[in-house]
Amino acid sequence: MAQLRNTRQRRLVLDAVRARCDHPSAEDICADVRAADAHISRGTVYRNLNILARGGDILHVKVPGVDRFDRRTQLHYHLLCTGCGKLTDVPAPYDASLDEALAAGTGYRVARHRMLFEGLCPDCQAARRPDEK
Amino acid sequence: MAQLRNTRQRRLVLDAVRARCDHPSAEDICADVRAADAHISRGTVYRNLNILARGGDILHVKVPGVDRFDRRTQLHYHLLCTGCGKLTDVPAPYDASLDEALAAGTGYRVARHRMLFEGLCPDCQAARRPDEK
DNA sequence: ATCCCTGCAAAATATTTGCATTCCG
DNA sequence: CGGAATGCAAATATTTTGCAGGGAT
Repeated sequence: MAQLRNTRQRRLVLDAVRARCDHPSAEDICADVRAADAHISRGTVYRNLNILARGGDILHVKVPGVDRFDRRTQLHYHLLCTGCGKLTDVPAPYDASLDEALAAGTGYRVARHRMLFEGLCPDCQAARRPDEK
Repeated sequence: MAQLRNTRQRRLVLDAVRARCDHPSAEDICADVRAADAHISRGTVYRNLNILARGGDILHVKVPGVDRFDRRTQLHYHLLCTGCGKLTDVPAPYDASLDEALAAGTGYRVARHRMLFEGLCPDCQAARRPDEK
């Protein structure tokens, strides 16, 4: 793999992801980066998010709809509220033994797994309580 | 919810999903359905796949890239080969206790979780053995 | 000086939707 | 008959990519 350059744009993208405690989409980062420099193109942001994720500097979280990114680079699970779309981290450790077990059972070289929980957050539950079906 | 009608198109879409042992994308189903009737529109196929999934007649499998569908309606996990894109079922049961544990810990009403393993299938491992990095 | 990176715009992908018409129940 | 559903096309939404010029090492 070629060596990477440390460009101003790449630095801004990385800083933008690290500055956020939530799970920003590419568009979110695009907006943040442009607050610092309005000339940075969308293509550059997408390219850099992919490069940074591949390099392990950020985590690429794949959720139905839009991809999101995470400054936490350690693998972990996510919880999506299907009511409001809020995405949070699951307070449980990544279970690497699942990968090993599946590798042993299938012959695959299992690199990782993604786990996404879906449900309703307390706020959305309250909002729907009236017309609970 | 309104009552559903049993149209010829809906039947064809459902049959097409059930006829496949793999995990077809919407486009796959579109092609299959059109083999039976070339006039069926893409919009109708997408609409029916969503309706059928919502109704529990088929399973909507959300994978990065394209969404796929599954005739197995029971919740289960998937294994994606990042080399060739092949998607297979994981031979392990769905673990509902994870949902309960997370619900208890977060206050969310957890409906389900999706787990996607990523790795290289035996064929792709063999193909890459030469330039193993 | 290399050649990776950027900006811009167009392209590629995937899915949804408005609307007039059709047809199921 | 009434209202879902369809077909078609246009619209969305998201992400990728070709290309020419620019900048990092």
